[in-house]
Amino acid sequence: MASASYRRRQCFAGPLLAEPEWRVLDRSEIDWLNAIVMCRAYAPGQCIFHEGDACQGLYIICEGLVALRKHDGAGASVLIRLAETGDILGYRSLLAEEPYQTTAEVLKPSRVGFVATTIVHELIARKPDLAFAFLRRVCHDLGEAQERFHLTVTQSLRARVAYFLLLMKEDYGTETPDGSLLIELPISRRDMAEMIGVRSESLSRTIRQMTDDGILAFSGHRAWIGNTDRLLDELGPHVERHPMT
Amino acid sequence: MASASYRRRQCFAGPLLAEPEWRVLDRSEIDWLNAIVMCRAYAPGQCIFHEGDACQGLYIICEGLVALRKHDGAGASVLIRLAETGDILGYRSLLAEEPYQTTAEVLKPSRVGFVATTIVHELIARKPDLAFAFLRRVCHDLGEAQERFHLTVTQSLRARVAYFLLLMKEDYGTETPDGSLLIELPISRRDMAEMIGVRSESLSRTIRQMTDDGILAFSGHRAWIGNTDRLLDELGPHVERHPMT
DNA sequence: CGCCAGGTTGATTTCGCTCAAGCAATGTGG
DNA sequence: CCACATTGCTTGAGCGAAATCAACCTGGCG
Repeated sequence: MASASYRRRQCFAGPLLAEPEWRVLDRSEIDWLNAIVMCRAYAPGQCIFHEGDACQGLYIICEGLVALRKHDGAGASVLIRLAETGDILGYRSLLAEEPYQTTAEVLKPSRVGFVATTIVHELIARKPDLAFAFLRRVCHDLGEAQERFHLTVTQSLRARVAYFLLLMKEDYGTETPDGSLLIELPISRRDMAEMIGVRSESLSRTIRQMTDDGILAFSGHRAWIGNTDRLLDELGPHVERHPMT
Repeated sequence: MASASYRRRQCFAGPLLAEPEWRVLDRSEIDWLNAIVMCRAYAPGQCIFHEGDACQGLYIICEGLVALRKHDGAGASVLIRLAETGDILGYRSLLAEEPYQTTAEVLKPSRVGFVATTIVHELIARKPDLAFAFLRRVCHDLGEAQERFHLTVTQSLRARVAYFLLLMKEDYGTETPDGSLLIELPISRRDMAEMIGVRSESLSRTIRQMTDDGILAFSGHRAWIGNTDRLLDELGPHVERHPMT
């Protein structure tokens, strides 16, 4: 049927089809993709592509978690974004026709499908709506990137931690029986620090400080937030209150 | 013919047509646009649109200079990008179908054309290449925004000033007879500081420091750089050497 | 048990911010 | 034409937040 790490079937299935990009495709096109697209498994620590590599196509995370990082010459790096099940990688490079600007490092065991550049162009030519779907996504991403820059430059570390947690709440937050908020962060402290743009020691201290102030409680990758309003108060004046509309 | 501030003719003409977006249009479409598009004059200090406004369409700078800013509740603001003759404003909001995230403030006397959302959609429907052109642009912008975030988080103020000057060199730099580089910055110190993400006092100090080190010389909005390599040396290890490829 | 990676804490330093004053260029009104 | 405000930029002194360097936990695992 296939090797241990490569499979041909069932890349585009289930909830993946709900992604705005694929929703514009009809049954036959999905089937066509499923017949063509290579899907392979990655273990944590492996890289799907590296900063500077030429872009050959885009990647679809069928299952798992991947970090997009930028490195500088010294050890320092920055985590640009997390990508989880259903997310697409490499579309920026593909559509800008530039090399990858980030390294895609697998954080949790993942299955990832690959769609070659030619296939994508063919699809877009056939379905102009697909271009629209990508346009919307990229424009939204650009807005987030600008927001993030603004925030990083103007807000204190503590405000940025609060903002980060509110972002993570969207994807990883749940209500606990007693009415408080539980966030199961999928990443390490170091990665969290790299997303906020801060040293991990400083993050530790800030978390401790906020814990002492009774705003939150941490245990490993789990964060409890008793009162979300207290977190919102940490944000500077008139910062966009609901980043994820 | 027209009021003092509104004109109907000649918005799309001359070098404007060289912009990748409009190059995909043929003569008849350009004429059609020129017949429809409102062009008006703005004085420095006026705003074309404001953060939070609903997006009605996009703006084309026929002539002039405009700053896109993000404000926070306190006085602080950040300059997201400069737009000059030929540049387009508002395409992010239009294509993401979101309100404006920035305020467009005119810095130099400008003539600006307005293209309503419906017109843009009509054009894209007729010319799928237009969608491609926008995709490329937005993806490129996204790359720059990520690069900028990375830089701001990992590099020192001094390195960021160096990087900024190398960016400005692309658009505003010229060779002087004696072989050194002259950059005629179109913006104030304050705006420069807002682009770098730093207080203007700190920028002043950094410029003085670099002047004392013999790397550059400033006089008002003019900057001389004797040796570009000295500037490059200021960049951290392995930072992308040629940001504008 | 010892080892090791990830995380926390402590001590110190440094960089950039804040607040405040000075200065040059431009504008304004008498 | 001069006195005086205003604006943009630079400089100074002091402070504070975050980085740095280094030690020390803690829990998982061979």
